Amino acid sequence: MDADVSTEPRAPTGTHDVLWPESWRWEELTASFARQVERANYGLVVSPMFEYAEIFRRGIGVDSDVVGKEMYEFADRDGRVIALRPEGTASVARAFIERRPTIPWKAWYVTPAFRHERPQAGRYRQHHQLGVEVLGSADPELDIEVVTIAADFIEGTGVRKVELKVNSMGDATCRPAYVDRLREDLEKRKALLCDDHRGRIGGNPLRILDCKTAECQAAIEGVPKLVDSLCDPCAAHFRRFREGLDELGVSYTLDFRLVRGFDYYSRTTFEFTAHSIEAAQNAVGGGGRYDGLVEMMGGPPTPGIGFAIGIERLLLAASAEGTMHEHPPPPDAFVVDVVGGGAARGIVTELRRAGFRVDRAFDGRSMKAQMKLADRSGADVALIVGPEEQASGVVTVRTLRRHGGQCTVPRSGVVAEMHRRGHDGDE
RNA sequence: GUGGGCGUAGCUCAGCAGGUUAGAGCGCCAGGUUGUGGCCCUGGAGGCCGGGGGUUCAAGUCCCCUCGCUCACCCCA
Repeated sequence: MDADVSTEPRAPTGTHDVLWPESWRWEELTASFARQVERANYGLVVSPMFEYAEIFRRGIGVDSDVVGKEMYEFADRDGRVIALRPEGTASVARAFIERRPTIPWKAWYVTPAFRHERPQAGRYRQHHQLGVEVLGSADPELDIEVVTIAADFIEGTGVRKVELKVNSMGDATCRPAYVDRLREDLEKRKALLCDDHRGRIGGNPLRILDCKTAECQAAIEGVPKLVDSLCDPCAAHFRRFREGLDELGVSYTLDFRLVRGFDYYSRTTFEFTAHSIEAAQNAVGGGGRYDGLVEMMGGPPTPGIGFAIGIERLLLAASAEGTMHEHPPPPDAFVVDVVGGGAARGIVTELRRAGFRVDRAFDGRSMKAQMKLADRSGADVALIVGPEEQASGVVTVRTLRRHGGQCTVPRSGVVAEMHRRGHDGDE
């Protein structure tokens, strides 16, 4: 299974290098997310990308596909079983249990997530998530806050064809009873289910609700809904949640089939589906409440709620809708040095120290070649130093945008000239 | 884990029913313009035709295997 060493090196299956200019959109997205959540007083949490595998087994659940068959697990040199984080919530919960920050603890993160799956459009073995978690409060106001932040962030990227689906999964008092009733009901419709699910009613029948096959979709017509079977506290929580979204103008659809795959979810669940993504994997974000998670992991009873947004998928939607195509700012100046490169060295350093964005050529290229590079860099001006300029202590300043005019300024006045041209030079 | 499609220059792809030194566009480099970018012209570099085996006088082209990419199922961001 080792890679063929006779061929060129490759990134591991399902991983990708993100290069400029694509990487610029990543920077923008992350910066925009940070602005969004920090306005709501969420603080960045940086936690390890790997944990003792046990953390994820207890947090996410051994029955989930993610833990059961997709985790990157290995023994480290001390023999401890380590797993690369397949998602962010369990790690954050572990950090909470260990550090006990004051509640409600409002945290945000940006992290890679690793799952050994077969890659396809919008699904990778290493993908990246932006997310928030709030621990220590069961207040439905937080469900509203968290969903609204996610919705506003997505809208801020310019992506419009997104549907917010919401559902409630109930809690330990009402869900088990519902699951029993659902199992009973599905048992009667067993013959109608698709091949994959016909024999799996005994397992988690909730999964069948989410099945995409025409057979299952037809079969579950008229099946009892969890939202209609919620206990009073769960029903009240869900009602308050929806009223809050209504009041804030956050539009959503109720989707009783929305059942999230991790064991820790309770009550509110939600998902953002991008209809502009042609591929099958069109969920750009999702999350929900997980009131039992912290306790299940060995911490004090602590409710929580959060969401994660997939960077790759959100960018997929942005591409499909033609948004987020801003370019990084081009250099303010490009230094063309035809006297050996030493003059450029001084000029670029002086300008950079003054806060300007400046690039130059290397390798002793011809003047023509350097001008070409200057042009393609998108710089406003070329600062040219040839033998004549060097002899008289000046620099030629040539405008590159449109038909460039040019003038000469004293070498000592280059920074002042750049300021005069309207670049403030202070980032 | 299962199935479909595809692997030819840095990129996007031609390569007709197997037949001479494997092509184009874009990009890159150089020159035309011995101190000036964009447009144009000329030239150049760059290909284990994914890898291995087989059929054949002859394989980029046909067959088998393998690796990889891709799309989909399952599930998820």
